[in-house]
Amino acid sequence: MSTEGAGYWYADQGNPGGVDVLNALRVYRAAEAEMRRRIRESMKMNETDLMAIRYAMRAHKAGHCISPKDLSRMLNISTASTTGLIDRLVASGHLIRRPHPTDRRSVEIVPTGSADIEVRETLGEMHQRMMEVAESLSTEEALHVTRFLQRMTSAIEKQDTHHHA
Amino acid sequence: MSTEGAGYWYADQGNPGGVDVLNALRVYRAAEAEMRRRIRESMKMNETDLMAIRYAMRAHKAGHCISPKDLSRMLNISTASTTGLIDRLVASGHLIRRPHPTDRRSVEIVPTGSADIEVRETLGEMHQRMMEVAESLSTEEALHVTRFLQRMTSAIEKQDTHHHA
DNA sequence: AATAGTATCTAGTCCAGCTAGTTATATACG
DNA sequence: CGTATATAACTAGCTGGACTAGATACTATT
Repeated sequence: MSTEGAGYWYADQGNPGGVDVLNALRVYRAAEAEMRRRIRESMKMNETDLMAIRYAMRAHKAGHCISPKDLSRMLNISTASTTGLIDRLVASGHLIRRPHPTDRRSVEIVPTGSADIEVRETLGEMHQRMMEVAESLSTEEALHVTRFLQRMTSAIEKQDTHHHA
Repeated sequence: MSTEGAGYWYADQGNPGGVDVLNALRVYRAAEAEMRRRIRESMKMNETDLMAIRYAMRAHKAGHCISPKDLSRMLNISTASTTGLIDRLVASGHLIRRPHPTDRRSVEIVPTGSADIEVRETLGEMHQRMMEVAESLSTEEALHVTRFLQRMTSAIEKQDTHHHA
């Protein structure tokens, strides 16, 4: 309660409690959802397509070869839907298909240069800003935040499969 | 770096930096998305329907009267889609329609008791666990976490409308 | 060589969004 | 008052992106 430590702007009217923390988390979540909506709109594609491109780009940058099956697994959609998804992204010039280097049944999915540019332009500055915020934390703050997020993750992951009905 | 303060389990192999914080956030986000997928599956409804029910329940509990138009605004979908959504939720027994108390063009949307029970059963324990985590934070930790989330929210909300092409 | 397994694709269905247009009611104004 | 305009909900019909089932091509096993 007291102003010991530093003159935090919360101190005068009470410090944040559990409810405030959860509210901050809720507000953040809403902002993120809205941001994704904007991105989808500006790139004229849906959430799944966007995730697929980003996955493909990450894999490509890491030197991994990915196939439709990988996308399907990653996105939790059927292989049939994945075929459609890849069709769309090939048509829009974000991905290309080419023969898989080792398995002749399969196909390699590669992001095009324009996909890279587009994603970088759209997300780059925001990522930069987020990184700046993260980097600006003191060691102690970073510790508190990561611990909190990890514990929240566990709280969410624990599923209550009791079904008392 | 040193172990001054308390024997944090990070101390030996370095404290978390910006990247670790963002990673923790990413992991949390993934866990949350997965949780929502589970909920949708167990309640056999989509994201929008779930948001609609929760909004209706919150409004009802607060003693507010909501109409399809309110849902439409809140969910960012057309009034036509909202009609369909309410049809579904009325059919599944989660909502009822009744005449709006003041505007005879309109309709009041009220959550049923079973909706309340179902949501409470599905989300209650998880919310409980999340609240416990939030409540367990020290004043200082809560402050660090909320400040971080607020700053991340700003980082996300600032949209770069430059379009340098 | 035969059989089973795996990867992708095609065909056709479904669901939940959309737009456009209707009807009923409310509100503003000459 | 009565007429024009606005608003709320709904209907009809369309579309995109998911699904299942099944075809085809190849790989792996025995």
